[in-house]
Amino acid sequence: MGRKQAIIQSATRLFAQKGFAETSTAEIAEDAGVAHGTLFYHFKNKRGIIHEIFSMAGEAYLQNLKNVIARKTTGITRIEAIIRFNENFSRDHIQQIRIFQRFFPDPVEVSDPETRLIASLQQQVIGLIEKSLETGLADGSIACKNINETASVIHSLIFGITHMNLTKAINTPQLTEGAIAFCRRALAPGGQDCQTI
Amino acid sequence: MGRKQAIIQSATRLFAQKGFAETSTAEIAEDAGVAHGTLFYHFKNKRGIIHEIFSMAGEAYLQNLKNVIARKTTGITRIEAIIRFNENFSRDHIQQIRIFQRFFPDPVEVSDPETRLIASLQQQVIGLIEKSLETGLADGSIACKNINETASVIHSLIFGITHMNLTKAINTPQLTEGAIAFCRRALAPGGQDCQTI
DNA sequence: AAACTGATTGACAACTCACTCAGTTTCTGA
DNA sequence: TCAGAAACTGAGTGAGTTGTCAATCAGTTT
Repeated sequence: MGRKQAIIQSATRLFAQKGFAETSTAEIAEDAGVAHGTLFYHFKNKRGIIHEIFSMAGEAYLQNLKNVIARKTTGITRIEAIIRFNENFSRDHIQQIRIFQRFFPDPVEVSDPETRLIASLQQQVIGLIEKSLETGLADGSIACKNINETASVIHSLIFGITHMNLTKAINTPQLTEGAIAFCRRALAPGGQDCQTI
Repeated sequence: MGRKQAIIQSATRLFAQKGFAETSTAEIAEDAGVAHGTLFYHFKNKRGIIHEIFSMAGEAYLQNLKNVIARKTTGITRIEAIIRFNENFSRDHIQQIRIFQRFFPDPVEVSDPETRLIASLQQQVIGLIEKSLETGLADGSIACKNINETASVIHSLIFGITHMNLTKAINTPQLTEGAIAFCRRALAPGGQDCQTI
């Protein structure tokens, strides 16, 4: 493994565990077994390191998600696959997902590149959920009135589930399965409409 | 307003906007219009400031949530009230909620007081959701198999919705209403069971 | 008036941080 | 074999960090 890869690996581990600001470049260098200066030969600055981690992980996430969706045919099974994929990806790339979830955009610095990257990623995921919902409407496996709204709700649910799984604040092992069952009921065709008791 | 309150107010604003580590004590002092040393007269250290913000906000959240629930009678309207309360509270205490959402526990430092506080808070919220689900089962407004699991799912959904509203990553104004409709369908009694297409 | 109180100040110590750079080692291909 | 390029080193720099502390000050009590 090259030095650059070693640096990325160490940075990923440390950023995931302690956070970006709480991790020093000296710490990364020591963990990677390289001199401090080597970091700045391979990366413009500290932000450059996390930028590379972000874009690599984001690309991998989207690519794998698309593959998983393509393997399913009906709308409801695609939604199920999307939710289940999230848990699998979070397990296999726990550090990257932790870094993503740690990131919280500064509401005034909206032009920050990482903020834009995450926003774009989320928009694309929502787009994929929407397409799956449309598929479900067409094949009759899903009933849904407002596609964009429902997709955003499902995306929020996925985000929340991932957060709870990562922080282990909730002691619910089958959270993902519960979410799938929840979505299946909410999207089931033939179900009665919203009652207003 | 006393100096201590001014410090808390400034710290709340800055922590919400930039994050804890990215905000210096000098910055807080300047914003609050007090000398740097005054911070450490009123608080043991920098963490002491955020600790006070955390516990005050957490207490206010729980207290208000309980009041809101108590005002509703049926199970499903209580669930609806819980979801809607979250949006109202987030709007009225946007900075505090932002600080909460920014916080991400270090997976190795599990005994961190803030980590414990958040975990306890979440456990209590889930407990309130569970009780509302039970009420719904009893009065027939809700159908639900696994109460704890469903409560955790709803809690995750609320967390995700709050996050999306705060980061405005999703451009869906009616996210909360969408979530309520989604939950109403998922919890509706008489709906058919999960299909396995 | 003298003594005491808690609040406030700002200079300061001790330290950490990201980043630089002059110099060294390693690689590469002709 | 060797010159030039690329990779690497680690001491050094200056800015910034949290937290300390002796001194001051406005009130209040004795």
